[in-house]
Amino acid sequence: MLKNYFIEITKNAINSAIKAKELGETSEINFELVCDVPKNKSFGDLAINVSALARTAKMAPPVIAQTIVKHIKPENYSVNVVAGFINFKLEKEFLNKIVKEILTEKEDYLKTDIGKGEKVNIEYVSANPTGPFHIGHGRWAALGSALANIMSYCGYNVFQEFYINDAGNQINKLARSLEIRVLQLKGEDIEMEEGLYPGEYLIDCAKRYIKDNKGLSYGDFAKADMLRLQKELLEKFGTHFDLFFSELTLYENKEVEKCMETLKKSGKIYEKDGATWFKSSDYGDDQDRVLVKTDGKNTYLTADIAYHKNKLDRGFDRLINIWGADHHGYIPRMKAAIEALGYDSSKLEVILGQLVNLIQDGEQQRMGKRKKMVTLDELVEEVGVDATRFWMLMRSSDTTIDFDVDLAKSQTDKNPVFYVQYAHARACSILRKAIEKRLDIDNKTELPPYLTKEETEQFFKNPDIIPMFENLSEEQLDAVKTLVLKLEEGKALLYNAVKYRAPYMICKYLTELANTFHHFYNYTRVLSDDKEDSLIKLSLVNCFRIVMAKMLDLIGVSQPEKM
RNA sequence: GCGCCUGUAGCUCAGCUGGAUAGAGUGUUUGGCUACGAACCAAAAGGUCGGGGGUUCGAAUCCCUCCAGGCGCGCCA
Repeated sequence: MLKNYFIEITKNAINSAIKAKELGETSEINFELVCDVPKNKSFGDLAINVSALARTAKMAPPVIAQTIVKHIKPENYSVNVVAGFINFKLEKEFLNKIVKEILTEKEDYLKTDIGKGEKVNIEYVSANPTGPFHIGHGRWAALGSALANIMSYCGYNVFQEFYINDAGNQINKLARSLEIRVLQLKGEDIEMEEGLYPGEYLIDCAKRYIKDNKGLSYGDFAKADMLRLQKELLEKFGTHFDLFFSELTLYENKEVEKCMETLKKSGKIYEKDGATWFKSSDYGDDQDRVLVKTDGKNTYLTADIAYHKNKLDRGFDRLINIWGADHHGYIPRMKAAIEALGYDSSKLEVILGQLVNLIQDGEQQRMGKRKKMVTLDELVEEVGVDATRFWMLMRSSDTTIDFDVDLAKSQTDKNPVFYVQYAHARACSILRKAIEKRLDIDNKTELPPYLTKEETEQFFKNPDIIPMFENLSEEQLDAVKTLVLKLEEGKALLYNAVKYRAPYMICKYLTELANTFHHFYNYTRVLSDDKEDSLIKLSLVNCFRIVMAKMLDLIGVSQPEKM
């Protein structure tokens, strides 16, 4: 990466200066060098701040920078100092190098091997099979799948999993709810009971039950029906799971039982008030937790512990769970259980997503599925998969999203996702245009294409053609340089998005990248009668398309060639 | 009361391992299409970085405290 390249150069220069005893008492670099794009472009293309050496060198930052610069021998770039910053200005050879690299590596260009093959299980959405998804589930689905994509791209061995909560008391309620709906449809005078699921979706389910219940009980039929609808929506939403794991199977396979046995061996299980408790407070939890209730039934936690044991036993190096922020109090008890079972609890990494609030008719509503409100299905129907995913991803998961339904529904061209996709479509359009025949309307004669199909294909097959950006105005060169550097930045950006588990960074980057392309487009004519010149500029357009398309693909947003 | 998250431009949010004049989108105002997509570009205006202390050459960023909002603190799942 370019930034690391200049950081290395600067580090070497500082070390030389230290050896020459030109930096006072400084004996080592005791801080991390950061390379960034300067605030003011006239300073240079990249800059490194060395002011932090002031403490040990007892010198003014500008003097320090000057001293260090004396130890740098520039090649293909120039160096200048402003305040405590060392600024690097790149020459055209650098741009050529980047363009060539992108054209050669194509969609693998952004890859960096952070994961080193580590086996990661990402569990997300994991809803009750009792009804349709609400908008919040859309956030976890978008976040989880985007994370899985970028981690997989960057060298992790990713396994995506959905935990079906199909074993609790809520299933009994679901069964009774369906039963009432069925009886109602058969003409019986019966009211929906308090505390059950009053949603209209169960009326549709009841119709299907009456048509063909496949010999299933109310509960089993409803579960299967709801799960089917959930899976259909997930698929439509571009979310892929390698496994849908049923909580019920943990009981059927006696895994909950076995897990309890193992826990008992830890000595952290005790009986009190007729219930069985786990002494999770020994591991930092603020209180102990009940595993078996006085009625003899397990709590949700008990099965969930067995589930996590199951995942660990399948050999994953890391378990990533995406939970809603309302579950944050759940983390200490799960980590405690993992420790008590004899595993390393640092293998469990929980990403908390703040909740999504719905704004309907200007009023805020809490998310939940027992009230009548907009479901994820309805939202996707209205604003589309791409826009929904992008909106769910574009903000840090630490921020509560206020999703104004009416605004989201009304938004079309004001939507940032269209801005980004438009840039991609525009680039594709230029690439198409390069070999398209043009008609001169007035003279009704056919004008030649800019390039023949053969020339274009040959060009894209052979990245050894080294682009040279000559004969550009200062404005044009600036636009080209900005675009190339922004493309190069994609690598480092993706690295950080993976490191910080933060797909929102990609959305921000995409907006910036689209802007640099639109800017370039407005200042630089790509196609002309000059074949060589057209090829060079087309290569840059193609670089942009490659990076843009890959980034969009990674966050699960489509890459339209036409809009 | 305790724990987690948030508070930055009219609005929605970046920036938070301390560094140049605090950024982007949107909204407002203005300029730009007889060649590759104007769903675009360019420019202007817009800020007590919630308040107050502290740490130091330097704080939106780190520490303390207070204020405001969200979420959690079940033998629910």
